Amino acid sequence: MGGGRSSTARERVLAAAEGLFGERGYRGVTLGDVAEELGMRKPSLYHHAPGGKEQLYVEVMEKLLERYRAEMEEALAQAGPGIGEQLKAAARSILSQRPPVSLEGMVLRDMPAISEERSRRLMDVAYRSLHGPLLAALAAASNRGELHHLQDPPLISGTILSLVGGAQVSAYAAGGRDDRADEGEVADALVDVLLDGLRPRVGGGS
Amino acid sequence: MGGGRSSTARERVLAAAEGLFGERGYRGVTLGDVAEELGMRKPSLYHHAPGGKEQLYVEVMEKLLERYRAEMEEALAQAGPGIGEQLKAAARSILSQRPPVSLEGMVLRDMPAISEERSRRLMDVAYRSLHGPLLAALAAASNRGELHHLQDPPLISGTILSLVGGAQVSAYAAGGRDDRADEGEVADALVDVLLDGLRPRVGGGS
DNA sequence: GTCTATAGTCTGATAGAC
DNA sequence: GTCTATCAGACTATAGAC
Repeated sequence: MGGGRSSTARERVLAAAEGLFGERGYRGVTLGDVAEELGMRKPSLYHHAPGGKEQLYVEVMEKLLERYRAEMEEALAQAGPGIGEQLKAAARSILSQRPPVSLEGMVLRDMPAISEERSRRLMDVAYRSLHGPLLAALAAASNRGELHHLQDPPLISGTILSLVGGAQVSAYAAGGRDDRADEGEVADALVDVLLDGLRPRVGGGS
Repeated sequence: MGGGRSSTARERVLAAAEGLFGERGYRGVTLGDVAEELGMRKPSLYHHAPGGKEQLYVEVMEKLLERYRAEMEEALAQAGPGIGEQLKAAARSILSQRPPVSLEGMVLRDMPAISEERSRRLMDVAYRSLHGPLLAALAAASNRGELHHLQDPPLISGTILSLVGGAQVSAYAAGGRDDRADEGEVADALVDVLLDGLRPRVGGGS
């Protein structure tokens, strides 16, 4: 959406900005940080991103979210048809993403700093990208009878996203000690809890 | 930790800072914002908070977290002994807090902006305040046989916190439309899912 | 495409009068 | 306790040379 042959330099700028914005958020990154990572000076960025910091942030985050959606949909397509396999694939997909985008951080900390119109558009993309594939997987499983009554599907997909996002934070907040299992196992454990619950099943054994 | 008779003016400063920092985070609040809310000028703040912005943030957030812990423990004490009642009381307690503190936002966005030593101390308080009561309730319920094997209790308490925190965000991200049930019902629904799981129980009926 | 120079703004913080 | 005045630094952004 800019011209025929795209320049490689522009893509390098977008990649650097994506890594920094995704990890630290809008206010946690200055154009100086982006320039430094690229080995250039601040004003040089404006040649590739004439819209300035805010537009650069929005463009980069939209692409990042679209990529997450594509990878999550691919993971869901490759996984088995059972809801357990589906959700584990989705959770693993999210946890494996770099940078680890924080939807909560975006909503609570980044959005208030950018224009309302851009904020609304970006939140739409985020909702479609992160909730969309999960909602589809949940609906399919529900039709197959694998799930309880789903009164409020977005609440459930939000729950899954919160769960996975929170798992990343827990590792940090617990003190940085990395005595926990790897990401994939955490994702599986969370999905197991979500599907079967913490409470022992009345009919079953231990 | 300062003197015998505390001044009321200082408490007003702390209260204003708490509301703003809790809601918008460290970088989202300027000392000018705090001063404006109090109807004073920036330099006047330094009379009550000589340590500057960073120390004010830490002091205020520690008190806020301790208060959350106290209220959560009280809610747990007043609730019935069943794990369902306990967790619902905890979830309702967190959801009812004002300002709605975001642990994820604190960890991912605020901590990188403050000194490492203060960050570590504040994260310790956050962990004890938010995870502590939940871990105690989970351990008690586990001893009563109300729970599955708890391999990783902090993962579960983190899950609960993520769930509740995410519920607040969902409301905003879904577009601000407030067609959802009130906070208490959302908290109950989340706890029900967490305890019984999304999957229909094999032994039981619909 | 990248740079230097710089405008203009915001922010945290201090000095000192009242 | 609160103010005015002020500073140093960081930040986004623009102008214009090379």
